[in-house]
Order: sequence, then structure tokens, then C-alpha cells
Amino acid sequence: MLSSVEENYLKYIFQLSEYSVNGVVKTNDLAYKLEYSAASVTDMLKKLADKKLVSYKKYYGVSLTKSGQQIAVHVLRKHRLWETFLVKKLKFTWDKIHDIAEQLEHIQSDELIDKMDEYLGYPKFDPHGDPIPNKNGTISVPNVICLADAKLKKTYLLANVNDDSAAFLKYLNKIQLQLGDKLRILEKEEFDETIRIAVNEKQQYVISREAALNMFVKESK
Amino acid sequence: MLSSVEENYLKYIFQLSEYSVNGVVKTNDLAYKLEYSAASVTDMLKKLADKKLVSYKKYYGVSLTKSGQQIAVHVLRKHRLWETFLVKKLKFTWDKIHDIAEQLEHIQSDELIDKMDEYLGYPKFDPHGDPIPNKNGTISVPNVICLADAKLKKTYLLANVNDDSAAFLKYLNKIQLQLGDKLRILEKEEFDETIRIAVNEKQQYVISREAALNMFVKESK
DNA sequence: TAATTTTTTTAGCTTTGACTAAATTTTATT
DNA sequence: AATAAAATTTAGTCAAAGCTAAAAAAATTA
Ligand SMILES: [Mn+2]
Ligand SMILES: [Mn+2]
Ligand SMILES: [Mn+2]
Ligand SMILES: [Mn+2]
Repeated sequence: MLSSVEENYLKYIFQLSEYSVNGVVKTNDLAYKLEYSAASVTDMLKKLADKKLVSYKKYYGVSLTKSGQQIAVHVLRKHRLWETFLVKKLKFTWDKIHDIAEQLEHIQSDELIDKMDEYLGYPKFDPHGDPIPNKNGTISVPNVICLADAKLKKTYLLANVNDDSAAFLKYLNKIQLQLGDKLRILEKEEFDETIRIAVNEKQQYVISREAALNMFVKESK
Repeated sequence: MLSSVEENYLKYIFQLSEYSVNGVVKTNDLAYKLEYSAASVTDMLKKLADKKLVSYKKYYGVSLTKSGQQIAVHVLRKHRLWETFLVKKLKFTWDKIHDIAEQLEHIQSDELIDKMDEYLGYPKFDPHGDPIPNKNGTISVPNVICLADAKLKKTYLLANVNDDSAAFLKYLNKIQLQLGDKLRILEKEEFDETIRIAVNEKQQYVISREAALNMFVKESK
């Protein structure tokens, strides 16, 4: 049985490895994500390697082993099911749930999480549009692109947002943007890379590059 | 903000103080309850005293301060609301919930627990018949007596059971005893203090003293 | 290629919260 | 009251998981 701290390391290695070459994560990147010193991270990577949860090569980087990945995915599953519960059942708004789920994801009880999954009706996506791994650890990777890369004139549906900044989600609340909204790309400003969009063929907004990088869309048929 | 460990100390001091003189708890009793060495307990009591959560007098004992008691009651509130959720919503049986609630009671979010309370309809008792403190920390102490002290020939309702032994609750499951059942005291055996009861005017059972000490009843009108 | 900068690891320190063994205080028994 | 037993505290140790500063390795630049 792993500590919450170890579970967090595995979870973040998994998330960083999705955007890395060969699934290899650098010590400094992990340290930045965890908000720990690089020295602390090096220490822990050695311990996780002893437990065969990661393969770690000095000065090179770290990647998850099969069993490390299974645990990481299970933690993600717990996180996203809890977030779904908080919104669907307890009526939390999507900007308040991440920090609570960061705690709840470490509760140890397989029966609990399976009953929760059933209670929620086996949801496929969490309130931020992130896919929820199933009991076997399978994740359906949704086919989305970053709003920053969206094409001029085309129309998309907002499918996924980055959930770990409450400030960003509050901003979306303020301009009343939610998952499923139809976004038409009206203009892409070259100078500062801002994007002008029409939401549901009604309001228009200018979205900064910083915001667009946190928004993911799929093509609207 | 307190650690889970500190919260547990306060919770158990509170629970032991309910059955002690002047609310003073002895180091060894607390050590036994927490399954720690007495030396470890002494250490922690000094730390809690520094934080003004307990008053601790060497070789004499410990009791909760006002603020220590508030925290203890809040932890109990969380524990019992979570247990209620697990049974009412997730369909857990009452013998499986205590250990999970021991983890969940340390989740830090007032908004979460208040929304949970509302979601459950402000329940007054948990699945074991223990009273749930309200948001202000008020506990309605129910008027129950121990089954071991019940009077011959009288009829009672099962109102409360000790919840921290799954084995005991499984035994109640087996003989199909549940909260609210009508218990008539048919016979009290002096030799070994077993009690023969009729349940809902149907089945009869012989209850050992050990079991009776874990069951609490109220008078049936 | 050599020098410099950046990244990573090592070494040594800290806090939390356990433990055991020994010392002390309190309580019980002769 | 003296002694023995029980309860409690003190002293010293350990593991987990963080930290900073210094050393070493890798990457970049001159
Ligand atoms: Mn999240
Ligand atoms: Mn999410
Ligand atoms: Mn319980
Ligand atoms: Mn209970």
C-alpha cells in the first residue's frame, strides 16, 4: 500500500509522460509540477525505483513501469470520479472541486470507488471533460485539439478544459463558457495570438493565447 | 490546520472523556485506544497542549479545551455523515463503513461536509444509531441504556450499536438484528450474564454479555 | 575544443510522529 | 511506613519526506 505522497508522484509522472518523448520525464519538470525541490524528487525517484514502480536512470529521467502506470491510472480514476460526484450530486461548481478531489483521490477502498462509479452511472468524462479510466485502467483518449491550434472560420465544440487552475475556470464561469458550447473561430490576431470567437452563434469574445492553451475542442459536425 | 493524526487524538480523547470523571483521560487508556505506546501519547499530548487544544497535567491526565472539543466534535460529525452517505447512497452494509469513514473524516473542506449534510437531508443519527453533531457542534445525546442493564420482562427498541468492530456487526447481520427492532427481555441468566430476548415478538436469541455491552436500547412505548 | 551555464545528484539537516528501554512518579500491598 | 507493582514520563532512535548548499554531470556557447 502506497502513501499519498507516492501516489502523487506516480500520477504526475504519468501526466507529464503523456507530453514527453518515450514517456521519459525529467527531474526538474516533475519538481516544478509537484512544487518540490529537485533534490527531494531525486530522493523519491530512487525509492520508487526500489519498489519497481518506475525505471529511473541517473541524469537521464524517469518513466513508469507497468505496475507504476496501473497505480497512476487508478489514482486518476479516483480523482475524476470524485470530481464527477461533487458536481453531479453535491452541486459544486467546476472551479471548486479539484482541490477537494486532490484529497479524496487518496482514500483507499476499491469497493468504495467501484460503488461510486456505479452510483454515478459509469460516467466517461469528468466535469472538465477529462476521460475517466474504467475499472480495468482503460482510458478512452478523446480526439481533441487545443483551441490555440483551431482553424479560422471553422466551428468546434468545447470538449475539455485544464482543471487545475480555479482562476481559469472562474474566468470561464464569468464569460459563461461551458463544455459543449459551440465555438466559431472568427479571427486570429497574429500580433498577440489572441482569438476572436462566437459562442453558440451569439456572444463574441476575444480569448488570450494563455486562455486558449487551456481549452480543447473537437470538430463540430 | 491540523494533521489527521492530531485530529484522531482529539477525537479519541473526546470519546474517552464521555465515560471518565471530569472529562479527564489517562495516558494509558488513550494509548490503548489509539494502539500506540504510552510514550508516543505523552509526546503528542505535550504538543497538543502547546497548541491549546488540550490541558495536560503530568502524571494526572488530559482533557480537551473548548477549541479542542470543537475540533473533536467536527471530526465526529464528518465521520458520521460519511458513514450515513455510504449506507444511504452507496448501499454499503453497516459493517463495512467504519474503516472507510476513518479515512474520509480527515478530508478538509467545510463546504464539502455542509453540502453532504444537505444532500443527506440533515440526518440526526448515523447507521449505527450514533448522533450526528450539527454544524454548530450541538450533539443531541439520545436517552439509551445498555442492553446489559435492561430490565427483565420489559420491551425495548434497539437504538445504537458500537460500530468499531466489524466482527460484531457481522454477527448482528447474521442473526438479522437491526436498529429499530423490538427486543423483549425474556430471561437474564445469573451464572454467565447471558440474556434471552425475543426479537419483534418472533425469533428468540441468547445474547452473550460481551454482545449485550455493545448494544443500546431505548424504552418502547 | 574549452569555457560557461544548466541540470541533476549527493551530503547533510529538519520536522513529524512513531518506537524501545530506562527512569521517575503514583498507587497498591504487605 | 516500607516495599512492590503499575502508570507515566524521559531519553534516545528511526523512517518518511521535505529542505539548502555543494559537487558532479550534461548541455550549451564561445
Ligand atoms: Mn482535477
Ligand atoms: Mn478534472
Ligand atoms: Mn464509525
Ligand atoms: Mn458510526
